[in-house]
Amino acid sequence: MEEVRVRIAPSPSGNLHVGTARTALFNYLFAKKNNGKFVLRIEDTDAERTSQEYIDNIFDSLKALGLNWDEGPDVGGPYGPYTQSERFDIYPKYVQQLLDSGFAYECFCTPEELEAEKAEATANKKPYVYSKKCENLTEDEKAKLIAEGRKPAIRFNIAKAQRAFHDSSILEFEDLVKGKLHMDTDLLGDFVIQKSNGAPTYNFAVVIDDMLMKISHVIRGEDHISNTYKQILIYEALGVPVPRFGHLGMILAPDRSKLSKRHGATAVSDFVKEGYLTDALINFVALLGWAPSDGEELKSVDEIAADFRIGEISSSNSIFEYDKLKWMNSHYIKQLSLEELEERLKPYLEKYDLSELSKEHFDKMIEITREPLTLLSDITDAVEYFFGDGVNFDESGKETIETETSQNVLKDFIEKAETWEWNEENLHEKLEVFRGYWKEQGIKPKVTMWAVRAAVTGRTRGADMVGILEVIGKDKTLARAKSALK
RNA sequence: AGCGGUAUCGUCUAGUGGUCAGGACGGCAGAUUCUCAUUCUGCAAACACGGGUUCAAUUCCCGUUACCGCCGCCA
Repeated sequence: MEEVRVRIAPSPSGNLHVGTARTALFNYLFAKKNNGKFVLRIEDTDAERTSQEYIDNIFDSLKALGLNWDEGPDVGGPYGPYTQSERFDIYPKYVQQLLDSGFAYECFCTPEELEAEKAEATANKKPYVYSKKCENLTEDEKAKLIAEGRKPAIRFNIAKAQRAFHDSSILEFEDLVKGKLHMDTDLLGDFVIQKSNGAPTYNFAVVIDDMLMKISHVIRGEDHISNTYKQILIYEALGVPVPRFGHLGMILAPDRSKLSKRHGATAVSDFVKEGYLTDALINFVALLGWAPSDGEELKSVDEIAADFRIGEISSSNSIFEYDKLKWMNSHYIKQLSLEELEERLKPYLEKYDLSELSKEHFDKMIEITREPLTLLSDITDAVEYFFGDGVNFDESGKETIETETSQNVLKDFIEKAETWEWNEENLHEKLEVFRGYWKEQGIKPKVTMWAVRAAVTGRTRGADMVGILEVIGKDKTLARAKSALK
């Protein structure tokens, strides 16, 4: 059995998109499962839309997701280079082969002529297919055109290839995820494989690269299905084995349109910046179209790889539900050790002067505020009242503090707390007694605590009160309580 | 327009020629808690429609509809 080799071939015209990440994941899983190789190739033939920044982003994002490649631009490999722009000198040879074998021909049509053909087709409500008018140009005609200064593009002769290798105009292949797929290639039109400037087009470059890199299985988005027919014909015309193809459904936004920036984060790095864990992201994206056999959804990439079967991927599109991702994210945040969590929380704590807190108090603060975190970035707000001397009241905090009950409770609190020894155990006990006392006065424990909480934190909701008092300290607590008095 | 694909709770999905059509997220209700949250319990929620085939169809076939994709010298 031949070696399984798959690849992810992003085009660096933007940051790594979650959709691409999902395609990368399925390729990676397939390689893992089959003991194969996972190759990264950068498809930057369109120099204008490419930038180094995006290339770096692709590398970093893939790495962050744990999708490590066996061969690629940075690590090299036996079939390099792995950056398409560095491969330009290898394509002409194959173009020539196709020209020589008659499966390709020079096309001198100008953009205007092509435009006119298209316009006519639309006017007649016919699908546009290239007229093939350059298919049978004589050498004299070509020479004349070249003398005029025209530079030819090279087109692939679909019908010729189809007729050479198949009985009818219908081309069929067995898709790894969608099953049998077919298409009438007469509807395809002879497409350009080499632009008039000498650069290969996408459809040609992929085939050559995949062939040379010995890619055995091409797993990609279903937006490539119609390209597949063209590509199969090129493989056949070249006389080389055709890889297996598998096409994944697309990821859609909640409104069923293409997932774009207006829906929120779309690039992996955007999600990371917003406070998502890559473990959650990759787990979530794996569940779009694929379901674990034991029904247990929370799984690491390794666990998923062990359970993965490509034929079980759903072939329909799926909607990217941010709510479920958030749920997963909070789950993965809970899994983190305190140390790991603190490390990841750092970027979101930059606006605070952490030196105000001892290491123990910092730990304590994170321990008592971590529970409700959905995004890492939630920590910024959750921890706001631990810093600075004053208190910023929110609406309900302000309201609460102004009631007569609160004022009474606070006066009592200040008086009693003066005498308290300020450690966790004791505070816990004292607060218990304090609540008990006010309960006897007919004040619900929750109302009692609201008063204290609002005075000290400015809010009526937040972390464990004992912990808050402990971290904030006796002096600051009393100062804040006093200043909340009318 | 043409071609291709897809169709199970709102969403991601499991599943089967005979099932009370299962789970998860979200929603709602309740319990716990000093608050919020967490956690726990419970509830509501789906086989797109129409024809076949069959004793029986959510499941197989055909059509309709809806949605998605593709029709570039972009990738």
